[in-house]
Amino acid sequence: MPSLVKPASRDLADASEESGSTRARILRAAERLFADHGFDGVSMPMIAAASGITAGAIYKHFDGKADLFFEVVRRVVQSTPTPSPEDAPGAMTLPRIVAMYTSPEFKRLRQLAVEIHYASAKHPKVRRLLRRSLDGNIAQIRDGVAALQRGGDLDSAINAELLAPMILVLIMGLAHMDTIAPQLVGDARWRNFIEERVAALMGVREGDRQVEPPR
Amino acid sequence: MPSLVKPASRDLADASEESGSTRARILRAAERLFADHGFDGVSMPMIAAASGITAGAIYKHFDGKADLFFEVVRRVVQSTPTPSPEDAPGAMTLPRIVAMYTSPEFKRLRQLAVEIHYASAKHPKVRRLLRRSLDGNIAQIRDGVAALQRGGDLDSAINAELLAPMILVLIMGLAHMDTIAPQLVGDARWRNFIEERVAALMGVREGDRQVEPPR
Amino acid sequence: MPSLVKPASRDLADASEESGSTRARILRAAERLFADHGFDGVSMPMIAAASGITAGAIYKHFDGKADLFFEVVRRVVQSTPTPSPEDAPGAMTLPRIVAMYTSPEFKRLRQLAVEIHYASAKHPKVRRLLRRSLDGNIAQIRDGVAALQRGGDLDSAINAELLAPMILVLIMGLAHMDTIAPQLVGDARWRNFIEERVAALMGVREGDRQVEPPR
Amino acid sequence: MPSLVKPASRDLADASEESGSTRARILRAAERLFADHGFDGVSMPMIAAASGITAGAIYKHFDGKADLFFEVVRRVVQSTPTPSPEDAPGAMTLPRIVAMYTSPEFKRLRQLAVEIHYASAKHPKVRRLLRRSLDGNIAQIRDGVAALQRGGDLDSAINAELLAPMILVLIMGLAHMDTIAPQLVGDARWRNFIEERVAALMGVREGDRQVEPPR
DNA sequence: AATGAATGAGGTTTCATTCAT
DNA sequence: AATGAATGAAACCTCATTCAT
Repeated sequence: MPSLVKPASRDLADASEESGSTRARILRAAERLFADHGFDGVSMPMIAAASGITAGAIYKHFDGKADLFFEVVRRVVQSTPTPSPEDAPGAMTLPRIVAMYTSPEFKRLRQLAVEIHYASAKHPKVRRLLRRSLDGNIAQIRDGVAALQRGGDLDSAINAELLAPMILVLIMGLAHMDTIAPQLVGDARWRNFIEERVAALMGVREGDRQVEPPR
Repeated sequence: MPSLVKPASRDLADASEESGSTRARILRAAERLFADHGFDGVSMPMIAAASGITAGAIYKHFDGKADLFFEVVRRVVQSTPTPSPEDAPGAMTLPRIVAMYTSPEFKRLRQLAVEIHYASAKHPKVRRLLRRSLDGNIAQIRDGVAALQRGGDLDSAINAELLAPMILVLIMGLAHMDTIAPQLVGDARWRNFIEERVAALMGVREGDRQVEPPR
Repeated sequence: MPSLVKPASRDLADASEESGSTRARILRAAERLFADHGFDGVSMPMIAAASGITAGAIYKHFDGKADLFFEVVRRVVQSTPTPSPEDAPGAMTLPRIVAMYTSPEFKRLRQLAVEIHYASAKHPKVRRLLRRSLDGNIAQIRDGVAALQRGGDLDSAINAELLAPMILVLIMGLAHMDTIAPQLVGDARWRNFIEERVAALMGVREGDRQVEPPR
Repeated sequence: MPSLVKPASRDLADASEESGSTRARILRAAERLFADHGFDGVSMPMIAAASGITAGAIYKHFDGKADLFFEVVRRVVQSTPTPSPEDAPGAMTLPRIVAMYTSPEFKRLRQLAVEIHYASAKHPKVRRLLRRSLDGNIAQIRDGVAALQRGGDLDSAINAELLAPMILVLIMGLAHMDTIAPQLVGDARWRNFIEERVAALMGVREGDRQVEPPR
């Protein structure tokens, strides 16, 4: 699951598939293809062609298709920097992060999130990795929420232990946004609405729910 | 999209795969297999074996694998009775429906929901069907919410036009519950929490958020 | 080989596939389909559909696909009335018959001729039937030519024993006319040319080569 | 259509199927099998077995069965050296070429000619290729005949435009020789007869029809 | 590090044929 | 006489993977 809490800030601009080490080119091509077509929709020859090499050569770098997919997943998951607590985490930080998932730039991330959840049903390795990542995200959200509750920024009556998975559930739901409501992708009103409603969900007090103005 | 708003009440208990017409047996086996392994994870011989026939025989009943999947999807979608407005729709009806998706009995439904969304990325026919179903669900939720707002049961300040897709997003997120937080499936506290928080999301006034007591 | 020497005069007009006994309907549909698509290009379900019945029913009337094809062939071959000698067989009779094969109405016959030759390479039963038919045609032509030679209508220096198969070879070549020179099908000049040149081939004396005027 | 005018002089003796590149072995096996059993009578596994590889491997060299067939056809067609006009083309050149088609060595060619005509009815690609080849052959014969007519070697009263397709028709008829009169394959009298009669057909003046003595 | 040929398994699908009804 | 369900074999083709070069 890529970057469920805070998306990677990797620079995607450099990702021209013709540059870099062969291994990097393979990973880049595979990430794009897996996101677009899914694990079963991609063949080794497809990845090879997109990487400018032949299928056999991939096996010099990865142990097989599953291993390559796993590596793509691992990188996407790990490239999620944990939102550091020093970031002056106000009550609106998490709502804002959730709302970011509605933006057009996160399409790739949304696709991969679905893809990884899907694959986790079939590949134990992926499942274990995803499990670890999810547990980390949940713990992190739970602790953050608890701290804000102690500080009086959030309604203490809300069970932080259950709120955390609910936030992840919502984020995962947003990963299906392109299917459920494609016309809302990138819509500023929608983004603000999500931000504001997540705030309500979390128990941010009415007056503090100031939302970023639309660009 | 199976029963995103209100799940089908089909009796799943009779589904012994050895009884009924061949066509019904195929559909039953296919529904289970597609839910468990996904479209690409299931082969015609697998379905045939589970139906007690040979692969070729399936083609007497369906035009191909895609057609069979489509039919499975169509049946699941259509078996979703739209929650009739006469059901005395109080402000807590929708939160309760959403919360139902956390129950163990809905595992099949959660799986198929993910599967259909996934397939819709690849099969235009499935996409169109899903689109229609989603649009119907959105309109229905939106109208229900608007009615309740007019009746003073919901906070009128919340944009019903945007709330509707958000509810669907949340339901779709719950379809991934078995992955995100498997230990919460069937947990009464979790179910009540979802119900209560969805109510908050929708703007149900504080005092009305009486949640069903856990069984 | 259908009607190599003189085409059948069967009335093709009544051949609406909806009328007649089932057996007749099957044969009619099969004859058309085999001519159009070849033995391997036709399936039992195709023939059944064109006959208004189901595939299984064909087996009540024929022992199998090969048997049905064989029967189609047999009928076409046998429906070739041997050009009776009493038909006042002048020197130009045979050239005229050969030239008939260029007409549009004989397309079906040309197709089936090719089809049968083709099938005879694979099905011994067809081969034997064709063999018998060909030997009959050759003998008949040979005898007719010899008679005309004795009567002084044809050049006696030409070996009738070899001329006969050559005529059949030419007719078989004309069966490929639609491929070799489709624009000449039905062309009166071409038809007359064939008639005139076959006459030359057979040794009809110059002055007797009066050709029918084009319609 | 292979070598309708003048057959290829490729050395067929080297065609042991165990030697040469894989691609060449496949082509050799396919040429033989297609000639013997026809397009539909040959399966990829058959060709693979005859080539000493597995069916899947063929797809590394050809895009599919149709493509392989097409390539076989293309090679046979192109290996037909057009009879160069510098060959001192006397009036008897064409009759001699036609007569060559009666020889036992041309069995493969006769088979493939039939096979290609047959396949052209079903495969547009083959049809186009054949069309081009036939048009070339017709033009070439027509021009050769016209030249000889101008030189006084052939009867100018005969329509060269129609004679050319008739020659091709005759050659195509000879492709069926093995069926029509198998006992004549390789028969010197038959060969001379064909040569002499084609000469008559073309209008070679009586005295010039000197036929090669039988070997 | 990479190629390209090859394998072997597996996929979907079609088909001739059989048989109970 | 006909149906319709079913079989079992075979078809074409794709794929992940291996390996000699």
